Amino acid sequence: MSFSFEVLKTDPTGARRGRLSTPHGEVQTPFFLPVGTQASVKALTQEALEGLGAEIVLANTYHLYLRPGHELIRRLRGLHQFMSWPRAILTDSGGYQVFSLSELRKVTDEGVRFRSHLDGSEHLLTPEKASEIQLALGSDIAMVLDECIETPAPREVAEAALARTTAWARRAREYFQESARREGAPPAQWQFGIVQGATFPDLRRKSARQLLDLDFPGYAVGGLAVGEPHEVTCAITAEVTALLPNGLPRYLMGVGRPEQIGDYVGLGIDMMDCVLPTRAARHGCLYTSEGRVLIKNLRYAEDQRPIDSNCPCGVCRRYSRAYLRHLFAAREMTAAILATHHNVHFYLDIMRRIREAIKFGNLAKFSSEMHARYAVDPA
RNA sequence: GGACGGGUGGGUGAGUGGCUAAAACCAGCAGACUGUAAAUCUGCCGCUCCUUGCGGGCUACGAAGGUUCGAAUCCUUCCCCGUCCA
Repeated sequence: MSFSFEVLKTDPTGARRGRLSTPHGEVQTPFFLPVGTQASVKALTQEALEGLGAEIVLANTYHLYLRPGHELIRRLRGLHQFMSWPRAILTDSGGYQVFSLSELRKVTDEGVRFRSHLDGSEHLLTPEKASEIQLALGSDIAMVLDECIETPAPREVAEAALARTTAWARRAREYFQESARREGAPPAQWQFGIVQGATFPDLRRKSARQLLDLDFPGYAVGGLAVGEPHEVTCAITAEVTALLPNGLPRYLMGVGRPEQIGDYVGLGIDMMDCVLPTRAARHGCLYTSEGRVLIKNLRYAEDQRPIDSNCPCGVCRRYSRAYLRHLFAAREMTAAILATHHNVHFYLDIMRRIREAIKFGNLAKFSSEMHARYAVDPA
């Protein structure tokens, strides 16, 4: 099976219901990628992920390059084999680490010089290197190296980062295509470009146009949801999706909260990833059909109800809030396992419901209901 | 019976005249988390009052007295606990 993307239906809002095919299976869009930075979605086994219905996960170039090393993974026949995950994998490029590890790196036109957060050693991540690593990992979708900056940013800073991101995208694209020519076969990987430009609509448009020239099979919107208000995230996303070809997948990177996801889909986004469900779970924040449950709170100490009475997940079918709260209080690792299981189920279920909503043309209603529920805490 | 050492806030445990409602850690309570340096981080944590302020009052470092302008800190007696000696 090779790569393809097909839009099956477009909703009046602009939301798209589609199908992405990869050599490691089909993925129904819009979809959410659980984040498994180090080739592991924290607290979940691959069996659990399969059971939850995850069709694709995200892993990280920077982290896997540092440890265990992309060459090691190449020798072990690639990331799918290494982590025993037969379904699709998208690898992020390390562009986000330019942002999040700002204390440990220096950005130049050549690339990003990182000091490893593991042992302090110095590493140069260039657009070519990030692409090479991802080819070695053998992910289904590779992201180009981009420069993700903090928001709000002065226009000059955003402009410079955008120029660099475009230049890097060009180099990454060339490296990728050259490598395909060398192999004499189309690479078993898709490479996506990433639109930058901070919160400046014209810069975002400029970025999108420049990347479109490079003929990527899919496009991401990066550098959003890094502190700006949700309305701004939406406005900028809309600005970009308006320019992207209908036939190509659109990926909004790093989002979002449960109640925001429908909004993004309504703007024509097909794929998203976010650490929120997994990280929040480990910290005791559980998402439910009624809103958030901070399970460590005293009020749940004797609550025999499941996390979410409307949730069919394995955790809700079997365990009580009181037990979950106890596990967190006792710092048992089962707390993280059960909480993550539930939250990932919840996110994947949101996506299932969104795909249904698009089918029946009531996504807008779904989204406004989600916002209403998450505006207040559950009883 | 004797000799030392020690008794501090829910716990462990700093503090040996004023900067101490008392370090730090733990426990407890609440909050944050958006392409994961996160099983992390932040705030509160004696009681009370209000004009919520680096605000006022009260109580507090085994007990009771005392010295001092001022005591968790010095003195006296007593009560406990530990170690050792008889």
